Amino acid sequence: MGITQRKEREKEAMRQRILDAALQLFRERGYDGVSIRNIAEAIEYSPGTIYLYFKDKSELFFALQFEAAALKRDHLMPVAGIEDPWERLVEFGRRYIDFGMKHPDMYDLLFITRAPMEYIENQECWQLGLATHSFFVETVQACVDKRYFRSTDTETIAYTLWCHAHGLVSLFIRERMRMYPEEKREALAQKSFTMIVKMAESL
Amino acid sequence: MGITQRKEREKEAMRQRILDAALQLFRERGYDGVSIRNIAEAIEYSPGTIYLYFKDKSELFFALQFEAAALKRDHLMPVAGIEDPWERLVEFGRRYIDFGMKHPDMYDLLFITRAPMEYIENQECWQLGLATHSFFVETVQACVDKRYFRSTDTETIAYTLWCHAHGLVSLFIRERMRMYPEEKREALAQKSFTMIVKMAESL
DNA sequence: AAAAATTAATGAACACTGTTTAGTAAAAAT
DNA sequence: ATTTTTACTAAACAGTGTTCATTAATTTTT
Repeated sequence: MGITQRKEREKEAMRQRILDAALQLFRERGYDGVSIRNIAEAIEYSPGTIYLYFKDKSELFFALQFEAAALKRDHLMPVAGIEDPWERLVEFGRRYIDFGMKHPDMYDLLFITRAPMEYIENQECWQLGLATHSFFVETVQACVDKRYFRSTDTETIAYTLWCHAHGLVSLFIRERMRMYPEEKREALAQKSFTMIVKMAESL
Repeated sequence: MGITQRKEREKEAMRQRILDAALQLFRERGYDGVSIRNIAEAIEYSPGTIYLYFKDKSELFFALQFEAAALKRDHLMPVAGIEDPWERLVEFGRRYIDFGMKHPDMYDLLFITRAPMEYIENQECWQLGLATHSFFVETVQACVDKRYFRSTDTETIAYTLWCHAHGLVSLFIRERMRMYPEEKREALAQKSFTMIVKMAESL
């Protein structure tokens, strides 16, 4: 009964074709700029076909979010090899910001875009994101354990650092830094990262 | 020739009626959840009428953003009365976050929502926001002048603090704190604010 | 191998969106 | 009283997400 297996493979392949097309279009024109019809056209199928593979646009969105989460993990997790927790933490932060700057659409998808979040929590992408977040918190915990900070409130430290990094990236990619000349923005972000690292050192 | 004046008054009144209806609907259902037809229905006019007062939906958006900017200014500017720059800065930060938490839609409109930002810069709302931002930077400068910080890089200090506050608010209102139980979120935000203040003290 | 059943894909339809425009009725100016 | 200006409307256009009856192809059963 190899037919059912082949069918399943084909179904999976189709799903992936839709996702690939959606992801590409999405990168080019942003999430709202892409319609189901656009995606259908890209893969040379009718709009209705999309709905045989995804319940609605938001499910397609979640699938894309999963891809984004995987991309982010691949961007961040190499730092797991860094022995010293403080160095690991700093490099994690640097890479987090770097990910946001290099893949603004992906970052947007993960951390800014409005989505029915109550539905997402038992979704693969959320699990993936949660794992990366846990790794971050554990790194902070390792720093606390090694007395890199005076404070021992791991949760608040982690959250505070995250707030800064997220604020930095999201102000940048949602164009709320227009009071600074364009060529200075990245440098300012860089300086701010250095500053928060210094601030954290004396925590 | 009192007629032209009356006409002008009426035109202004109509504009305001549209804005009021839009703002109310927007608060209830969010920006994307409100259509031009919805607004038209609310004021009992045809959709086309809206376009006699606003070039397009984005101009209506900018007008709303202006209202939001004014609300924010009213929420923040009372701190101008605080003599000591450090106390003023801390209170400014507290109120900034408080504004975001209390008026998430307004905050969203000002700092998160995607909009054609290149067009906005010579708009009233941008000027208003810029003024508030300048006040913030000046307060930081006053702190620098009075040697509240070791660092003298006013621009980076201000930007770093802004990043933290914006990150805090936007993670909250875009529901990216779901890894923390709901009843703990506000307390965590509170603790993080206290922490960044402590961190800033030793800058 | 032929007929029946299952599956995949379609394309038209529905109710919505932002926006434009020809036409109309009322008000103002002549 | 007639012309001009103004304010507004209704219909239309091209787009959106989504559903569904129908069709075409494939697989299963006879």
